[in-house]
Amino acid sequence: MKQISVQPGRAELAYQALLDEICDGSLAPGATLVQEELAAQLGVSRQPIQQALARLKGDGLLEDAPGRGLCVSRLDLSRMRSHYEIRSSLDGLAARLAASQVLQQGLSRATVEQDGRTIIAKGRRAISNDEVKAMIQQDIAFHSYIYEISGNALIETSAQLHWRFLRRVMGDVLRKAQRPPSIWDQHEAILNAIVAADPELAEHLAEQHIELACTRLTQALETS
Amino acid sequence: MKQISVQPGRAELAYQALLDEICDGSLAPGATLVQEELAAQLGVSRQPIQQALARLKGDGLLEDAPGRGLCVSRLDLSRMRSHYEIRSSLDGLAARLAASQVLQQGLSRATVEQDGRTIIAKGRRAISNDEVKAMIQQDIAFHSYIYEISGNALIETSAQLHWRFLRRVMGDVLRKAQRPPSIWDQHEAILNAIVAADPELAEHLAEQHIELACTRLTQALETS
DNA sequence: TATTTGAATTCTGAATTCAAAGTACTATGA
DNA sequence: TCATAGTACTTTGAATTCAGAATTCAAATA
Repeated sequence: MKQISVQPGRAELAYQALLDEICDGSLAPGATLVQEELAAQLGVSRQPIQQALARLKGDGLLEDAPGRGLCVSRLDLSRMRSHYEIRSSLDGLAARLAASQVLQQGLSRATVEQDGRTIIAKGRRAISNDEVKAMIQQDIAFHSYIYEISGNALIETSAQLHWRFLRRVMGDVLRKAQRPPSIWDQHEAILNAIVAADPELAEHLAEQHIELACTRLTQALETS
Repeated sequence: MKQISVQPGRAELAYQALLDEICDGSLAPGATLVQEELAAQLGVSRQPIQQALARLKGDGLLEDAPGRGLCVSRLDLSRMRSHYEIRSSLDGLAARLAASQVLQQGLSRATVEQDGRTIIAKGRRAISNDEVKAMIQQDIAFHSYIYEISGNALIETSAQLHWRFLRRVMGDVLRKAQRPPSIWDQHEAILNAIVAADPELAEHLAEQHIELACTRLTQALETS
């Protein structure tokens, strides 16, 4: 049985393209986006652009700039904190459920440990190699893995929304500020708690991890 | 200075119309939706319909039915549980933050108590009057109020996604099964904890409240 | 010189049209 | 009678066109 090769479609492509540009800073906050311009740049009509823009606006990454089209929303501290508060809950939930899955033999702790350690190794390597892009990528990979093994498919979906926003901030900070030294130690602790099938501990560590990330980023942004 | 009366636009209108029809069961699970039909029914072109459908699909309320258009996704128990797990975290977070707001004098406990009791009174009235629509409405109103006073605007946004799904189930169950006797007692307990500025207790009660609702609905659905 | 009013430009939302892809049905052959 | 291939239809995705709304710039008057 061969897998269907579903091609993304121009609207999805446009969405991804714009999302990337916003996240990596190519489109600075405050920059205005005009449908016709974007259509010309990406070589498509305005229709798929309109759909992509609507999704981005729904995500909170764009806001109306009446008469000028849309503009990339500025990242203010209070909103960032709100995103982190929610991620703290969501990641806590995911870690707790993941540990429960291990506890109930829903999945083998050996494979979890192996998969987890692989991602952690890659993450540590990215830091020592000073590759910003890879750092973010592996950070996402680790947390996505927790979401995946939690057994609750909706956590991934819900968290996506916040990751889209936070990727921007992370990119900004990682480029300038000092590297986060201990996040992979924290990741490892979370993984250990999951492998040890300790839901309460896993939840607590995951929540704490996100809160620490939040305060760290807040400080980095305030000093800049 | 008069407020601008921003008209929703046909796409938004179509979205709301379809959403309502799905939630109140007019569009049964499994029913197929064809763009052209809907356009004719609502008296608009296919363009705004397409956008509304895209959002609905993104919400998980619709899924692809290749060759037949889209169909209303069936509500399975495991997905419902996933929604409730997330809402449990989100509502717990909101209650904790709300209590913290009161604790830090961010908002007056008198007004909170007053507003809360008003909603609770309306909710109890809806139950004694046996008005299903009002029951759901007041339930949403109570939780939305907690989201609002939590100080985190994103909780409302995130929770919307799950409410959209759960409204369907709640409507189904409330129409048939016995009325939930104690949910407004639970709501009152949550409100009391918030007014008493006890974050931990508020969080715990809110989480417990959602979990109870989940098990209750699960039982109601399994027996039917 | 400042303020107000008008027009022109520009952008978006919506409608219509076009093309491509997938499905179902039918007919034919084994 | 069943399977397979071909054709026609249905449905969506994308492009183009049209109309409405808001802003900005300029000119005229106080």
